[in-house]
Amino acid sequence: MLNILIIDDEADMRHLIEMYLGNSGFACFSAESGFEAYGILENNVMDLVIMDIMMPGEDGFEVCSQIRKKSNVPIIFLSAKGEEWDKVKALQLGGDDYIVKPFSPGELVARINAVLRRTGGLKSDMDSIRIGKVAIDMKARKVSVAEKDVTLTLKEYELLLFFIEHKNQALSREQLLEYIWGIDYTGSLRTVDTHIKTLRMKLGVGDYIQTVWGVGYKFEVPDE
Amino acid sequence: MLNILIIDDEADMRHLIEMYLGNSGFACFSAESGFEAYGILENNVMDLVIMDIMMPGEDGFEVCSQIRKKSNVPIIFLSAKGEEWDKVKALQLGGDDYIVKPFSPGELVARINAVLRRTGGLKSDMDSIRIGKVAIDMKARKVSVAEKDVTLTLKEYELLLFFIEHKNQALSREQLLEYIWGIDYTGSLRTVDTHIKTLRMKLGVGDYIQTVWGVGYKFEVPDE
DNA sequence: TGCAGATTTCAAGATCCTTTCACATTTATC
DNA sequence: GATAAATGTGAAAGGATCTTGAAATCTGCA
Repeated sequence: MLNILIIDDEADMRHLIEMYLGNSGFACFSAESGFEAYGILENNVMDLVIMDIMMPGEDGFEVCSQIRKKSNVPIIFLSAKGEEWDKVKALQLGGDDYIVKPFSPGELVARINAVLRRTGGLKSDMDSIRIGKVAIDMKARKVSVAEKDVTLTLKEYELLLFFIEHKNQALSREQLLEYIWGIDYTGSLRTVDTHIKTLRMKLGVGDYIQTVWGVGYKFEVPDE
Repeated sequence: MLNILIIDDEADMRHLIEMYLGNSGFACFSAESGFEAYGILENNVMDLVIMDIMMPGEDGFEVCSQIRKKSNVPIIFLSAKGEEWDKVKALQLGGDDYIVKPFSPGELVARINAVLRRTGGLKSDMDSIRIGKVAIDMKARKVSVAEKDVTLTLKEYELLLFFIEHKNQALSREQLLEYIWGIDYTGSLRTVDTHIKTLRMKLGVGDYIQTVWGVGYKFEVPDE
């Protein structure tokens, strides 16, 4: 279980992120200011920090420099859309990535995993995955089935990755929409069905994606 | 014993939830307005709050913000089907989950447990169960008997889970209908019999589900 | 602007699940 | 044992949920 520290002055945003990450198996700590964060960092080993840039008092950049004096923990910055801020500065100060609000839970988790992988916090270097006959090259964003390349659209690709990340779990349409389309998606639930249809077609035989009647879908890994 | 505060202007809804939760071993407090709720929260430690969104006077969102100023108690929102409301707002305000009315008691309890688990209020997170030869993988929503997969329909699955949750207890048809079908079910009692029949068949030998004559059914755990 | 591919919506049809009903069987009681 | 009440069971109607193809809409790009 990896520990993640969230630093944001807005309680709502903290709760939102906590909820997302809790669901993805991270242990969350939160602080509403740099000051509070330092205390937590002194007494706990954190694997990653997610921090808002715009904060009253010490802003994210200042807090980042402070943290960097003592620790190399990976840091991901949060910034609101349209907010004025300096991407270069963020990375120069030792930030590892940044996310623009609003973001979908899927994006957040994906970026966290990417950063952890880069910084070595995550053991398995998941640059490629193979499940049954399906092989995914994450770096090249290429998928092949039985050694034959297939081209997936963005949604199909994200769907596939999310399924694989949660293999053998029954996932509701609501969950899929929330995690891939983002929490503010308001369209029809049936949209998922259509993408499932095309994904199934492209993955070919193998019945990887099973429908769980009355619940949703499940990516079932064939016995090896 | 965990304390749960119910905030809803409708007395019937409050009583209904109280009844459900009381049966599941929670201690219930209830308030018909935010104002009343604040008093209860001042004088008691609550483990979770269930709150209607649509209320005269202060609505659920306002009450939520007020509560959040002083406490991090998990909050679950209730909303009527088709009601206009903002999922994003609810979660950003610090809500932890939401349930759309009408809901079955089973669903309510499941969501409460999920939230408590996420927020650390509940220790055990059982996502697989084994009783006799019956194994249930809750995440995959998969059931196997003697290591062979069996596919259960929605009702069969819920029935099985409820039986296991209340193993060795005689359960009346009325109870089963109320907890699995929901309080607003108006059909025949005999419906239960049919599902019991198919469940028995699918669970195979073992006589897990026994008939308690004149009362209902009972899931009996075989001696180990 | 116009195009091509991606995404979403829609609705008919297929499929599976749920409920009901009628009748067989079992159980309790006298 | 006879009777009434309760339960078991198979079949079939009725509902609900998925699948699918086609059309509409959106999006990025030249």
